[in-house]
Amino acid sequence: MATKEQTEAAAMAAAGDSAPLEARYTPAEIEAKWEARWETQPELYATEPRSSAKPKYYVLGMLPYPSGQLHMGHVRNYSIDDALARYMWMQGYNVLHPMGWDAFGLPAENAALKNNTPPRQWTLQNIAAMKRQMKRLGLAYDWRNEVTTCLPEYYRWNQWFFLRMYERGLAYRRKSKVNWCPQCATVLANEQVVNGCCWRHEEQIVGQRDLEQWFLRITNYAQELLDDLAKLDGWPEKVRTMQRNWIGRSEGAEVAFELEDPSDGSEDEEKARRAGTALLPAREGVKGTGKKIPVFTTRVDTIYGATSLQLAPEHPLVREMAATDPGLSDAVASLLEQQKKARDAGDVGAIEKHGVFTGHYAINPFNGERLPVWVGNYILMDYGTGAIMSVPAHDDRDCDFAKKYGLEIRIVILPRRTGEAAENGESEALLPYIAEDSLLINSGEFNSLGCVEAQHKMAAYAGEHKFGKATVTYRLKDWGISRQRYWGTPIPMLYCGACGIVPVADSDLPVILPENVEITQTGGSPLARMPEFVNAKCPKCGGKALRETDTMDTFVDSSWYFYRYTDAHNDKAPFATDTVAYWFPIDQYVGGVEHAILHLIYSRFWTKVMRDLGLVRNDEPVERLFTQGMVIRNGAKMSKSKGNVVSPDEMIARYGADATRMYSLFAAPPDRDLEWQEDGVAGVSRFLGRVWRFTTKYEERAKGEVGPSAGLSPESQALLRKLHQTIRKITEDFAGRWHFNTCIAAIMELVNALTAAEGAIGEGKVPDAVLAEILRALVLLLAPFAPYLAFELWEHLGEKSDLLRAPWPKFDEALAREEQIEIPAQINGKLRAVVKVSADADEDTLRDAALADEKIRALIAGKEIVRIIVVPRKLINIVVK
RNA sequence: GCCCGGAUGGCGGAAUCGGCAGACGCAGCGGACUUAAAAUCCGCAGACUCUAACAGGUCGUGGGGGUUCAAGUCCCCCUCCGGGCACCA
Repeated sequence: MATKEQTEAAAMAAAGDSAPLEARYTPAEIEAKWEARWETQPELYATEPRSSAKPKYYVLGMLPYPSGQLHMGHVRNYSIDDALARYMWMQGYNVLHPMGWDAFGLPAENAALKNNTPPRQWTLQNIAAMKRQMKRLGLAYDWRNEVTTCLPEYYRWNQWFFLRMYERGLAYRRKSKVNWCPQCATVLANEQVVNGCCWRHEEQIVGQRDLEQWFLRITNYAQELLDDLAKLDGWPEKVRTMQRNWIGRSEGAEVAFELEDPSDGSEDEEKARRAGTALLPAREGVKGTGKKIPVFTTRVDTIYGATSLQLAPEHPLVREMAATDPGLSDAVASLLEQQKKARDAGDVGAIEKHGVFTGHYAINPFNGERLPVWVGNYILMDYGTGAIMSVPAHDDRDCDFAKKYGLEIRIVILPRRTGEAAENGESEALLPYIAEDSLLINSGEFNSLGCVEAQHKMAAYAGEHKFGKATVTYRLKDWGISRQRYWGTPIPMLYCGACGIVPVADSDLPVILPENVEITQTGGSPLARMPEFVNAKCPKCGGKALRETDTMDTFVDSSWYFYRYTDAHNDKAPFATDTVAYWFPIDQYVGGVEHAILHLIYSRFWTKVMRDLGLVRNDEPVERLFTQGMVIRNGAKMSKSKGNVVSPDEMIARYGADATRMYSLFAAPPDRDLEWQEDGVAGVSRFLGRVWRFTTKYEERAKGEVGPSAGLSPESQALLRKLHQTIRKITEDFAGRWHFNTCIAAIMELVNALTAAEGAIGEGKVPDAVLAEILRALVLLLAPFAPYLAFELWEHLGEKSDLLRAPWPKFDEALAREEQIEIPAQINGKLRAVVKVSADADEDTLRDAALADEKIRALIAGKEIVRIIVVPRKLINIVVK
């Protein structure tokens, strides 16, 4: 059965027999010709040395994972940065526009299982296939500085960086509870857990495991990563906000509550003591056990309203208490069980609050009251100290919990305005009351202070009395990079029986990832099953040592790859500092918003570490960031499961690379989602055909000199005006707005004007010199968007120069200016007439022109003119009664 | 729940600073060319209404209110769609 493409190809071939060759636009032929030519000129897209007089420009699209097939998202992404790169070349910049492969990662192992192909082979095949597709698209990359992260020449520097970080205490190992995806059979970073599920397996609930893990101390840079967001004014505000939230700085205080020694509790207290729902009042003779429970709070001002402490179920003190209390132990176990069940049910956002009283009390250091200590399932062990003071009157979550378990609720802040106090503060129905614009009550010596002032004074008080201090807590956690997988960078560490943990010596790098590996479904790292990999010699004592078998998170690879492009073949260092200093920061980075947090925050961290190592001089890697929208079809993101995927190969085969690329820029502004409509691609292809036919039809006349623009016919003047308006529009858009959809629309308008003027052109009213100017400029304007056609037509116009470095056309304001313009004339804001005036007509002229208009005169006859608003070049509005 | 986007003809979108809403393209309709079709070219095209026709009129940018001579654009309230975060103390 013939496919649709075959049928269409046959139809095209049949048409080719009859139609005159010169009249037909044949993208397949043109593109094959230029692709072959460019292939023989690898230096075409080369950068110039640092000594170049040209200003540098580093434009970069995010490197793809080599899945084997480009998808439309890639086509869109790379059409944007390619257009910009080409434009900057034509503007005379020394352009770096590289490409590479994020080549480590799980799919290669999955593919190995499925097809019995080794990960390396599978990956390199995919890279070859995708590189072919990129070349077919005509993307302007200098492949000589290609970076492939799974090759030892690259990943040895991951290892080298890891050792440098280890030396500085930035890489460390600790046992930690980790997110575990059973399908990946590996650890996931917090960032890779989406709604409690694996980011790769959206249906897979992530579990927890305790493992020894390697971490990078990104939290050392939390404050700088936050502060420097302010410098990134070339980034979308949305991305900066997401990173700000991710870092999650919050200011507050840490206060230590001492566990009470209940041994001499009074008789009267015994009943209350057992329930654990009420405070025990301060009294003489209360003793502490010496065990401190630090809590973190942003609202230390409400501490007199604290009526219980809540500990995370995993809190070490809870474990300790449970050890001697089987009842508590069971209760906590069931809390954790419930939590797990809720999570398994996919109910992650709002797990119902549960808790259990531990039987212990802790002393509020501010007032000596004893608070019942509870275990609450809503307390997170890995944020703050894993323990909180619960203030039900002034916190949503504590309020829920207290109501459920009948804990005391005590109001300690009231609105400043007493009227509101009656309405809000004193009515329990309206609790919790949270506003910080409030005054303290029931708070001892701090009464009647404002909340914010009280926060400072109380933190200082805690400091003076040595039971607390003002602190800052971040949501950002250290970056766990250990993965129990094969296809990644081996972590260059050894475990020696005698010396303990020992780093691999620099001279022994790279630790090569073995290739003859057997991948099985059993999980755990396959490397651990390879004695020839695991058994090593300790560089310290020469004794037997075991190699670390975990590999690095692939986000390590992409955290610094763009530095390597500047010096891709350096085998002495990751790159030369001077070369990086010339090219960095990246002037423009283009990619999907899905990398707003992970990749972009790790990259920023890596840059700061490299700066502190003296390797780079920039604080930030990326000056300007552009996040393009998704490609969707039938309203949904393209995905295999939805069956709405459009293959770039198919589009290119049917309409050509130029049309495919240009459509992806034309159908929507680049920052918005793009609805893929194949008819639209056909439309762009038709347009390119019109350009082709028009230009080739007049190419002989256009081959001569570009002439003077004085003394021309009105037709010529009109065409030149349109041309210079178009150049102006596109030039301005490239400077920042990037609405390439309207740029392409403007080129279409120009071509429409040209074909509409064919009569005049044929009658000789448009001299050859004018045609020469217009057609050359048209081809130059098209070059960033449809490079194949542009190169072909450039040659047709007799140009020998390389179009990529031909100077971008300059617009002439004088030629772009309209002489006569049409101004709307309104009466009471409603359009009634259009008057034609000279473009520089002043207010009086405009008013007179409008009042002289026959239609206007008729409509205002007999009415009183209240006011006339005249905006030169815009409109006239006559207000009448 | 909180924080960002967004909503404009049959469709994708345009209107950059408050000044002719619907550029450009798709789909559609009519015509030219053709034996015919494809390709190509020319023209029409927001809705409603009036008219034999020409010409006109009214409404119209998710909904409601407001500011203004003038609002897709600014302000307030609401609805829906998309994205991010989500017990972060």
